[in-house]
Amino acid sequence: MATVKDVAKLAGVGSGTVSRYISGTGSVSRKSAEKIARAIEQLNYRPNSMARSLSSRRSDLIGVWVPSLEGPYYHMMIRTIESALRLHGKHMILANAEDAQSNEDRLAHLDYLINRDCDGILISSSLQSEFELATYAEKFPNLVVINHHTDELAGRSFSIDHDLGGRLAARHLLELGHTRVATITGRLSAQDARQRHHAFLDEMAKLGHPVPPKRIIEGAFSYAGGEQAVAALLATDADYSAVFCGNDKVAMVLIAELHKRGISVPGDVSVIGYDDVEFTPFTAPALSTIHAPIEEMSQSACHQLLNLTYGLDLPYQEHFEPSLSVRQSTGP
Amino acid sequence: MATVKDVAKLAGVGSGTVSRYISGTGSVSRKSAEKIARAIEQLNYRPNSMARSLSSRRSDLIGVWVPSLEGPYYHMMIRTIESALRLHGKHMILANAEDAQSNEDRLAHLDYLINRDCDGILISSSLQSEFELATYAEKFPNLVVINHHTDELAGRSFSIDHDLGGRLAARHLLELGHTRVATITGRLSAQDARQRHHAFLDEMAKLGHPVPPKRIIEGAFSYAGGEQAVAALLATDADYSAVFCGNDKVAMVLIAELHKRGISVPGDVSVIGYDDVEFTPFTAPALSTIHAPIEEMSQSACHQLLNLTYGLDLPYQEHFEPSLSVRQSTGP
DNA sequence: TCCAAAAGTGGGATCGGTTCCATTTTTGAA
DNA sequence: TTCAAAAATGGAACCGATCCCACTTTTGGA
Repeated sequence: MATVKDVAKLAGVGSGTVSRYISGTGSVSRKSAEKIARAIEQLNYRPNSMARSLSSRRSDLIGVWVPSLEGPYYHMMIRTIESALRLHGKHMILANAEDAQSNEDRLAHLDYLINRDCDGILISSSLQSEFELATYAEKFPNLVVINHHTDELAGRSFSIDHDLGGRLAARHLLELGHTRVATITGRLSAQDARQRHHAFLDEMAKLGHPVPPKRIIEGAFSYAGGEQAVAALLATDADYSAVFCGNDKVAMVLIAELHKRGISVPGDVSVIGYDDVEFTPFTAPALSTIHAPIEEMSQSACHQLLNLTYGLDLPYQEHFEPSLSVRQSTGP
Repeated sequence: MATVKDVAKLAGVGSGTVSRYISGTGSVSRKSAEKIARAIEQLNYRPNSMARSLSSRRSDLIGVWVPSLEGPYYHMMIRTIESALRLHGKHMILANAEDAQSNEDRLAHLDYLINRDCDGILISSSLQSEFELATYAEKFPNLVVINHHTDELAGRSFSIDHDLGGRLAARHLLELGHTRVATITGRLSAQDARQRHHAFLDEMAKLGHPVPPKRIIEGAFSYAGGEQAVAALLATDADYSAVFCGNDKVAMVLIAELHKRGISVPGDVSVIGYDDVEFTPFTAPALSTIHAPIEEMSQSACHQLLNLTYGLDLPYQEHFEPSLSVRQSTGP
């Protein structure tokens, strides 16, 4: 493999000039540029990325930490992030903490990224206590958090107004005439699950139809957690005509189980989800849900991270609003 | 940040000894080891990954090229790969060629990986003509292909017997008594789609029930492609009691559309998918499908790539067999 | 006790870029 | 034409590891 020195020699210039030519910084005369271009072509030269990184103290690597890769939610995020980073010539390295058993493990996954000398880090976490985010954020200025809001991380945390989302769900069900509703939440230790859940309950109560505890099931945002929660809900003798699920995965599981039992959606029971992931138009019936702008949020987080890390000036937005997306799984 | 030299000085040993201690290769006396350990602790030393890479001429980076990140199929692959690589201390960088418009673009995505000096490359491609795989594979000994078989890439291509898969689908439908079946295929330029499709047709014909052209729709393995193909199928006056879909995404779209039209599955029409992705237990009704061992295949490909690249000796298997997974979407 | 083999060691050369700086060349206004 | 400012240049120092090699110390069988 050819090196800058080879190129410099062939082009009859100094190595500094070649470096300046390649990076586009500093000035190079037209004549030199041409000679260098020809030499690069001739030698089929390609800069060595490790040498470049070592010398410039920048890896062009962005670490992305996710708590799980099950289901479409995080996938949509990853897909958006990969695309945004690639557009700017950066590379993503991924740490999926799904297999972590303890908080220590989760930290180890973060170290897996940090040890790689990432220029910046994206964390998608709604578990605020998970690790001392604030402490990390202090040590690591190029760290940005997706789907979690803290005042301490102003300008570096990107979030969706899940309070509004929960209320939109409540209002939609009430407008359709459902006064007896049940709900399956995610783990309430997670900020996003908690927010939408509390807002949902609050709005129901505020509008005169509080949800009694027997119609509240705490589940988790996974297929397995969904199955358990759905089973738990269907095992109660609670009486309801609509169910608000904390995310679309759980809603999908619920619809499948209701179908299996011959209960019609939305004929007998209306179901509304949350997130509006890829598959929502394709459940049977198509899932009414709260649309969370996951992709826009992810892209904004990426942009701001690139701004902080590389001094760019890409547009971004910190807060996003969800909206109601009515399909066929909810009815009067 | 502390360097090996700092550690060496504090521990009162040479830099070579520190390096040997850290890498675990070469010999270090117990006494030195203890002093070094203490110094590392004290200085909070962490090796610089770029310097290490430059010097050792190994990046510990594995590039992964995928044609798309829509839907669960590639995500399951990515998830498996990330996990296998992390277990061995390697990092994955990803290139999603979904946004590529031309063959040239797709090659550019591959260059995005190669320019990063990946130690090895994983390509998931069923489009054999996409780029000159054989040429690349020759230049790049540490390149491995998932879900594509070529004799030229013996020991480096990992595949599923989609011929068997297609036949299993045909036999299942026939055993249930469906003699008039329709099928929606993926793009037939893709090896995997072609194989399963041709095998399906062949088996149907062989067993006395050839599928006439009017009941064959060429679609694509995406939600949008599925929607189009489903619309095309339902627009014909073809008469059938079962549909074989080339993948689960398309099957999901079909079930949703049939539901919308009040056509019962499997009462009026049976539907069988292919792949057995994450969501198949949770469609309504749960999707009968051909189980393709995507995760096992991905892991094997990873293992063999690690073997080739780092001289490991991990177990792997080149060929996998699909199996029939009967759920509720198919019936008599 | 002796001594060859094995284990352990220090430090310099090296990987292939970037960056700095002193120096030379070019530019263009007076 | 003159000359200060701006542009362009070459090459050495540096980034922080690994690896090699010549050398010293330890080991254990005779």
